[in-house]
Amino acid sequence: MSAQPKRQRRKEARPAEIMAAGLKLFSGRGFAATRLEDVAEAAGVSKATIYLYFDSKAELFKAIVREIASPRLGAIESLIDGYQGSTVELLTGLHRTLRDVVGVPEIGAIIKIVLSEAGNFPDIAGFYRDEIAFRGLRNVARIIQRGIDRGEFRPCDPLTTAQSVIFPIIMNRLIQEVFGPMPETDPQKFLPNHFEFILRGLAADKEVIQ
Amino acid sequence: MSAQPKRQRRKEARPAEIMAAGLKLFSGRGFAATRLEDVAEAAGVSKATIYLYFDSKAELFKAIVREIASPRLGAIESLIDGYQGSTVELLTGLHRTLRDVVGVPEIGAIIKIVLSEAGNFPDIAGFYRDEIAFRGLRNVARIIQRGIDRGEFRPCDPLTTAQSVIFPIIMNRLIQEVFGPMPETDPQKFLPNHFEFILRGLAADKEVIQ
DNA sequence: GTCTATATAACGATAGAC
DNA sequence: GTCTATCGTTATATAGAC
Repeated sequence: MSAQPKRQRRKEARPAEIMAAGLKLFSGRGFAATRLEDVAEAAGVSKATIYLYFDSKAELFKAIVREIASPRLGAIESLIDGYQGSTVELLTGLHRTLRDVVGVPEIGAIIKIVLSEAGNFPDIAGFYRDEIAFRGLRNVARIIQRGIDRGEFRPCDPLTTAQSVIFPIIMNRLIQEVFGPMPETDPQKFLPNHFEFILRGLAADKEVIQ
Repeated sequence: MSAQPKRQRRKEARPAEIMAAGLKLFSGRGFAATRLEDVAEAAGVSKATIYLYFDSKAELFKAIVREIASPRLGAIESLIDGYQGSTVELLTGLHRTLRDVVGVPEIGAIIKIVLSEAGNFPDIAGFYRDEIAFRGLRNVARIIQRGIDRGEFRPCDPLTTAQSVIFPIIMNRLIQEVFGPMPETDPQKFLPNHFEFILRGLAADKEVIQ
């Protein structure tokens, strides 16, 4: 075995390593059941080092979720902000992005953790609701609002309708996580079908020959 | 204190009382965290008595879920079987039924339990998937198929599209359970909006003035 | 007395403490 | 790493209905 010094100062690398170890363990065992000591061991640091970079176990978890979710939510927001084309195209872009995002295994695990353990950790529940879930829902609502404003979509309440758009995608992912892969819920089949469904659900009324 | 005999023979009443106690405790604490001894105490029996009527803790849970879900699923199936009117009306009936069903607090709790604990209890996961979740999904698919056959709905894969119809309703309920009631996800507002959304998502194409 | 629903008590695996 | 407590499960004794 190579002679590793007992201590190494690597201030820059530590947080990322701790978060990676935390994600792995949290995903496998859930939040409450994961001991910070195991995270420390997996990251090759001491418990005290974790507390140097994160105020608490909950803050570590939040940091991990933020690191995964924020860039993706931010990307979606940028996409919306700068978009010039039709809202159907914009929604297509969102659909493609979501297809990739939702494919990340850790995301399913995080959603499951929040659902299961939110009751025992109101702090985490509030964080996830406000910073992640509602932020995502508002993004979808903004796209819907844009479509309404441009006359592409029928008038409706954007934030309410956003739930009809996004919840099936989350739920489909969650079901894969819980029941395992099944042909009936295969995302490859479900997502395009759902996309067609929401385009029709949102479409503006056309003049009809009675 | 009243002189209660230590034993009472009430063969008919026991299972229902045990199930009622179980539902209450499982709903509050989840499956794994609920001790059979507490269920026994709440039901006023001994642990062994539970085993007279149920083969295991998991079987007790299944029996409780069956008792709650089966009559309701059966009612929906009867509704579909005997229906004479238009499929939009039928879907309205389903929507009304679901609004009531989903309002039952225990149902949200059960869904949460299954989603969060299925990983540790594959037996329960398989039961719920096959006997409850897929049975419900197939019911919705049958309605969609009926609409397609009658030319009311556009052609689509019924089982896949059923997920777009039903998942938001489940998810909306789950969110109430996890994050508590919020104006943005108020079912009173969400369900009618979602119903309008799915009718449009399913509607057959009409001839359009280009 | 006989039959059986029910309680008491013990077993064994497993998880958590130290 | 060992010890201990907990909890699902089961064997056995007993009370109550007929």
